[in-house]
Amino acid sequence: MTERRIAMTIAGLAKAGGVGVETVRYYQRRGLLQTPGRSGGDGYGGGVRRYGDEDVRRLRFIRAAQSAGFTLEEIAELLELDSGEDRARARALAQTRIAALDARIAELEAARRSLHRLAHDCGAGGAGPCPIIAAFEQA
Amino acid sequence: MTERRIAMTIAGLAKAGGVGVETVRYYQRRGLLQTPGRSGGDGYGGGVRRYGDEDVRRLRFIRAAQSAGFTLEEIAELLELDSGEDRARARALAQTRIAALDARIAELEAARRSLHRLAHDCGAGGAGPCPIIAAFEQA
DNA sequence: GTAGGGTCCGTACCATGGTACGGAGTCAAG
DNA sequence: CTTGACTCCGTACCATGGTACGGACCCTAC
Repeated sequence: MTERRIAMTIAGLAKAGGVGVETVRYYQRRGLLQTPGRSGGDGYGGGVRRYGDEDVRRLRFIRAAQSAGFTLEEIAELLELDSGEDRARARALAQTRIAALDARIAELEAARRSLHRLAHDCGAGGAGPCPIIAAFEQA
Repeated sequence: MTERRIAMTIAGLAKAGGVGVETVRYYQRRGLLQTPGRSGGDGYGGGVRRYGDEDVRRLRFIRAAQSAGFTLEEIAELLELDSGEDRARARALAQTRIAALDARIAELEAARRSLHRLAHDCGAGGAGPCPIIAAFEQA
């Protein structure tokens, strides 16, 4: 049973996840991260919220999933699914996204080739305008 | 001298570029496409604007550049550069973007691997939740 | 016990890239 | 020469993903 460190305040969590404090709060509002009870103080109301490793992992997951092109809404669903039983749904989401990713990667690679052509054509000596628009033609 | 067809109205241009009419207008407002004079009518004010092949090429370029990750503001600069003399600037923009593209492609490929792992782990028989968050760990 | 820095929370604002609306004008077909 | 579709234009609104602000509270160190 991995010992669960519950130690940081929101600033620590934000830093561990590489985001700003306001972003953490925003994710809480969106339901992507939970808002732990306030601990400390007299026990009813006062005090400050504390976060642990679990929260850091969730936060990092959000960023990773985001970079995979999931929207925050989809990420919310993934997070619910993570501790649910719906394997089929999880697989479906993953596979849809893989297809989108493949398409996007191909698109970016095509764009890269166009830019390469542009840099090349434009680099070849000689004055005059370089054909920027043309470099993207037949893309 | 390639014959220059000046025939379409804004709806034709939009369709040729694969965007909506409102999007064309938006690009005009942003200075990415020009707004030709109204032709027809009595010559001063009335009439409708007509577009040609050149406009279609610009519009397609905008979409291509956008898919390469340029912002509309950067695209506006590229379009100005296209008929200017500043080869160095054009090359610099291209190269900066190529670097960004390479980073982004690597990121998407990492995301793809995570999703693949997820689909695999989650596919392997057995019930219980599949480790969605875990699939993105050590990303 | 007080000064400072951090937290909490609601609400407002922002940038990007569109999308919609509405009234007036225009144009082509019947 | 009217009808219906399309154009023009300004202005308003939208979704996404944050970012900022301000007053009240809390917590730690001195």
